[in-house]
Amino acid sequence: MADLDEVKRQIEKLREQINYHNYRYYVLDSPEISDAEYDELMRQLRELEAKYPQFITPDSPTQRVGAAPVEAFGVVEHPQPLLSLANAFDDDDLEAWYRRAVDLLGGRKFDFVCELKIDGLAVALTYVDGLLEVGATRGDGYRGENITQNLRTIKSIPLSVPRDKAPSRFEVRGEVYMPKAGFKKLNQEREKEGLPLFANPRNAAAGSVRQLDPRVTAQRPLDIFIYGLGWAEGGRVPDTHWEILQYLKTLGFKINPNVRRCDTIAEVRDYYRHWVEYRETLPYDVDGVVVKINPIAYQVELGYVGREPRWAIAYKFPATQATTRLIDIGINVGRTGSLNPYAILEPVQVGGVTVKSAALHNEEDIHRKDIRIGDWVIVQRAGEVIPEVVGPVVSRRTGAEKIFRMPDKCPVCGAEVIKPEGEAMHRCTNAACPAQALERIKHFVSRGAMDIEGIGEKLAQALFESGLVKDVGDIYYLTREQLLRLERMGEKSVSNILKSIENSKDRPLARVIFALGITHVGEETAELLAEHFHSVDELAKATRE
DNA sequence: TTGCTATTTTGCCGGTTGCG
DNA sequence: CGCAACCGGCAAAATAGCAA
Repeated sequence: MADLDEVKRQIEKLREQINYHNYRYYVLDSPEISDAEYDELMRQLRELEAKYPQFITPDSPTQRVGAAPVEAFGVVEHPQPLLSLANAFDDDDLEAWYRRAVDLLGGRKFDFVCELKIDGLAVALTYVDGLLEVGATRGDGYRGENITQNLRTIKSIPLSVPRDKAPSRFEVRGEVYMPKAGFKKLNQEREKEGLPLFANPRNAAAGSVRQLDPRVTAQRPLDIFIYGLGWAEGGRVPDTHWEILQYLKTLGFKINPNVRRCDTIAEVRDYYRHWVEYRETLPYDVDGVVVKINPIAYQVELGYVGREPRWAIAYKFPATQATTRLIDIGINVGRTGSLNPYAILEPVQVGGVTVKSAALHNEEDIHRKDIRIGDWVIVQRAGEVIPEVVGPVVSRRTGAEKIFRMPDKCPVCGAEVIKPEGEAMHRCTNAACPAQALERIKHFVSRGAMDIEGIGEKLAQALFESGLVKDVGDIYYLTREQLLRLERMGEKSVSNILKSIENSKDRPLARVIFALGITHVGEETAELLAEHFHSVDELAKATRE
């Protein structure tokens, strides 16, 4: 019988050693011992923990991969919302942002911190009493998904931080990404195994963190860069962003080595130009540069405009482009009756994905860019994501190209098309146009029917085709976003209204409507629905055939 | 002018359905 | 039963258009 205190000491010593070498290897990228030596330490720890499970702690390096897959991701409320950034596309945009900050700060001097904008997905990591408690996606900025189990498998994320140095509760934010080399290797393996390939590192990373089984995530070459502090309680933190980054580094977090403090906006431009040129040499994808105003006090003073901070901006790299044929221009009829033209393109690779179509917005836009059917066109991915037709390659015209004209009859219902004065969009005049009706139903169903299984587009189709919903104009609804916003603002009345509708046992129809996210329907529509369906289940079942 | 919503495309995961 | 096809939801960002 071994002395238990001695065993505990030994386990703690092993953990300390492993954590140290883990940090050297994954965070600093400069290991001191060989892989074999590291594996041996891990083996010893596993053996001791297997024998003395009472000494297993959640931050032990053996506990990175949790045992069981989760059934679904929970929801995490962000105490401080994770917002997006305003974009700059040229020096003028950057200058305008800078001028505004100078103005608002009354001419006071300040410096900047420049960082690379890693192409991955934002996460928030919460630490309580030194232990990693929750890891969450950004979601809509206010609530995200709980992906703690998956984030724990990322070796450069510390499972614990020194309690004597860290605030008792705090949240760091970072970008999870997949290095180019790891992505390439992963795809080679997938090809060998006959599995479908990932389109690009960003999508591969996003897919990996949404795995229900953390053991799968553990096999994916994910990494993270921490770029800031969300909030902190019970402890002092530095009062500039630059110092916060240095401080987080001392806590064991992985900070991008290419961050730089700049005194002038000219230095910021230099930083940007440097990375426009050298971005390809980086071992990961980068889609721009993030510029932040350094003093936290000034950040607080500048505050936010809507969902964007005034104290930071994303200076985007020029988009990657490709050339392809514009085969035709198609038209979608939107929920509001707007006729939305889109480009049907010869499939082409742009920045890692295949682009087949792209929104063309409106007729004016098409003519302004002088895009004609049959043209060779330049396609780019705006902000590295959304495909966009930049313009035609005029020199490759043959003369057979056709100028696009908006039809004067709705392509779906044949009703007259009008273009209201001062508006860019053409509209179908028929409020009962099937396309409009379908889009409308699809819209509220996809927003509201979160809890009903197996319905969605099919329900929309069935509802419309059954003729039950004729007068779509008198269907009112609240989108999920609107509900969330009202809740955030402390407005309880909406949820109370919904609750009372839900509870009205004598009105099964009301419950159907509630479940669909509709808060009020016109009397005629209500009666029609009530004649045919008496419960949500019935409605759902009816649409399965 | 500013703030907010709707609409747009691609690709991923996870779940369901349909076919042989 | 196993696989393919499809659907729903999520993530990313730009633009149009409306309201204040």
